[in-house]
Amino acid sequence: MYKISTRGQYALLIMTALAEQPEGKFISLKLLSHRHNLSVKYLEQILIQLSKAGLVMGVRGSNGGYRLVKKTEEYTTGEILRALEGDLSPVGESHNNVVTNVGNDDYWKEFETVINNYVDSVTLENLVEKNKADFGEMYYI
Amino acid sequence: MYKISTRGQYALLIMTALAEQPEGKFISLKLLSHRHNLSVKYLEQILIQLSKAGLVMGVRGSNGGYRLVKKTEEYTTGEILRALEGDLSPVGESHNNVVTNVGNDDYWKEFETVINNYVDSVTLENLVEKNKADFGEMYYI
DNA sequence: TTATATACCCATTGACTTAGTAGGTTATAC
DNA sequence: GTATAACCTACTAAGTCAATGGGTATATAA
Repeated sequence: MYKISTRGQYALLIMTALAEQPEGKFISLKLLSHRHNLSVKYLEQILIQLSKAGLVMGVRGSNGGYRLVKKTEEYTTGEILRALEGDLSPVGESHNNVVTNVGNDDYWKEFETVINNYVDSVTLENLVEKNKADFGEMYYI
Repeated sequence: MYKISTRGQYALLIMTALAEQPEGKFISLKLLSHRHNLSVKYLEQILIQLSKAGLVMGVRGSNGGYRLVKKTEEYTTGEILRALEGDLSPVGESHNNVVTNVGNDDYWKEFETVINNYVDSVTLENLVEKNKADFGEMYYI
């Protein structure tokens, strides 16, 4: 079975990082790159998708960068992951319904619901709080 | 993205088919092959894994085939899927903990728990019943 | 107005995963 | 002792994904 991609996992990481910034401050990919040991080019792909999904906003030019567009507690981890992964269905498109001709359809639908219920129940704020509890407040360069 | 492989999906299909047989009767891959339009060779890979996991037993030779080893209600869909997929973790092995150094560990652990809780809450019997409700009793060739 | 910083866009590579095929071997029934 | 069917061990072709890299557009700074 294949998994939530590393891009999806990094998306949560980066969104958490943005959430820990002073509200409204723009953070450049260059800075994130240094902080998290990821190439700017790679981060781009993640943030552009988050941007297209309307979860962050980017501004070009000097002093540009990215910032959140909502309050931290208004992001669910579900919307972040779905921005990167698409629908979090546990099975692929039932191609030519090879499989799903036995009525297991409901089983997979319910499976997907269970997954979505979980990821939508955890907010970005929850991650930030957990992070603080584990590592204390972040201090910025 | 995180999907159950088609092999895993077929495993549920085949296990359901076996469950619908008279108890103790051995069903050959040839028969399953005809019924479900899957090659014998492909089915082999699935049933050998189910066999190794101790979920079915196979007997060689004429009149051989496979049958369940437990009562239908004693199989969870979880154990069937795990036999094919391994652990149902939503993320890969945190390679060199690139990602999981921010305390999101618990998030993914809980995610996995939620998944396992679901698949372990549905039994093979549940699938069979649902199947009956949708398509009526099966009549065998 | 020119230079610099930065987001944005598009294409590619290399490694890995997976669906499905195929040839050969061992055990059981008749 | 022959037919049947499980078991074993590859292999191939297609797709996915992490990561890199070249180039463009747009904002700020000098």
